[in-house]
Amino acid sequence: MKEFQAIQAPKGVSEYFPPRSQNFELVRETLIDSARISGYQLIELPMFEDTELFKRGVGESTDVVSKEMYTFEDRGGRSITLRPEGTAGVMRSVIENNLDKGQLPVKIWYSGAFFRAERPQAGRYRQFYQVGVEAIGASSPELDVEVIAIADRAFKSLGLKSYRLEITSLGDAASRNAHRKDLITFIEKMNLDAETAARAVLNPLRLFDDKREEIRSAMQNAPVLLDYLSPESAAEFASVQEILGALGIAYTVNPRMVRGLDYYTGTTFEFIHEKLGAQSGIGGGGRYDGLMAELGGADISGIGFGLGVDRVLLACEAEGLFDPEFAAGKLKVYLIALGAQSKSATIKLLNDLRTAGIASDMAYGDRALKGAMKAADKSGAQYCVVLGENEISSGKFEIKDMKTGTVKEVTMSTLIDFLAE
RNA sequence: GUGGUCGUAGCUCAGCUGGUAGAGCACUCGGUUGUGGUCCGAGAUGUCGCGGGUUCGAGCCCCGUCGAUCACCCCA
Repeated sequence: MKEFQAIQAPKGVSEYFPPRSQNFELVRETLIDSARISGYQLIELPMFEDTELFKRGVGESTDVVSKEMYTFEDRGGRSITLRPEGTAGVMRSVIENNLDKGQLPVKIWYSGAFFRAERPQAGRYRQFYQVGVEAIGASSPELDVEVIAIADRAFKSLGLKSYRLEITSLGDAASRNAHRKDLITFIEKMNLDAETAARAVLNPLRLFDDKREEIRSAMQNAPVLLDYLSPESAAEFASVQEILGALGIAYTVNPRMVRGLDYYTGTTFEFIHEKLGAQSGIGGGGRYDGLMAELGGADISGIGFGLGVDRVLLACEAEGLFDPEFAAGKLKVYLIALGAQSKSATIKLLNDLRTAGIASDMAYGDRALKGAMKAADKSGAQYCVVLGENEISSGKFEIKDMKTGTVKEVTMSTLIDFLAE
């Protein structure tokens, strides 16, 4: 007879708990800060949407929509999908709430969980976290670069080094159509296996990304989209590169870059980290000219990106960027009550410290002093105060610096000032 | 979704050709009166992922299943 069956987390979900959650939080906040200081504001959206939104917005031919969505029927018989990416939902909300009727561009950021039913792998989860930005309603190379710079600045301020930025341009519709025609003609002569041929029909650009050497070398001579750009598109792309150069943001042009979502046009980019194995993309994005109109909004352009928080965290770990003390916690002071009589005064002091904004904690239960000191040590607190009857009655404490071991005498009235310094 | 590898204490792992489990770290307590991080001593801890099967007997063999991992597909 079985007493219980332990319940496991669903397949492929990542969880962040202490101490690593501290690093996760740092990564996410750093990514968000970079957007905030560039004038972007929060948009908080539902995690599930009408399935139709993604079919129309992301594109039915994409892998994401055709085989990776968590779709279910709700109690009203509506088809609902857990969001697999962020941009479509943002566009929906912008249109629905008339955000595009005010001053443009609308600049917003978001952060949260996304869902794709793929086979899990390191850095690829079924529930994953992204920080994204969208700048909607203006089309200019400066804005393209601003968005790229937000990501680049965030990575740099985390201390990341082993990553590179790849950019390309998908041009306007006329450029893409001309190229597509020639590319298909080229591919039809390639004598592909059935599976690969089927993939080529869905999106011929995919073949540029194939990992097999024979396909790679065959594709060396395939026509690339950059050679088909209209004069306007080419000029825009040149301008993007010029501004990137002026800002000192290193990049390489990769004419064979492939993006997985149908809505991209014009400038597109990808950040790739070199120490992450197969799932090396830590962020990517691009311009989307037709998306707003496709979803029933005004015919205005936008640009945005999604950064993978899980992957950026892995990248930071691969580069050994985290200070162990940071992960340990951020307590300023740790209190130890000695004896039952001291407890209530200690609790009161702890509460006062917290109210004063000083991160503090105390030893719970009735641990021996030695055990309590150990707990103080492990908490990572900067200081420790032991409160016994003497301290409570005299109002004078010894505050100990846990790093140096030095002790200093303070009084009840000067303690908060001392710690708030 | 396809293929390879793996799944033993909280963590990292050991466990020889099948005979009912061990180490290090961590944890708890102690090393005489109220001060941690080092050192010494003692102690607790395991549905051997789960379910079947083969066997007198399985952590070790077989099947299934769940999960992880690596690669493919694809992507953050």
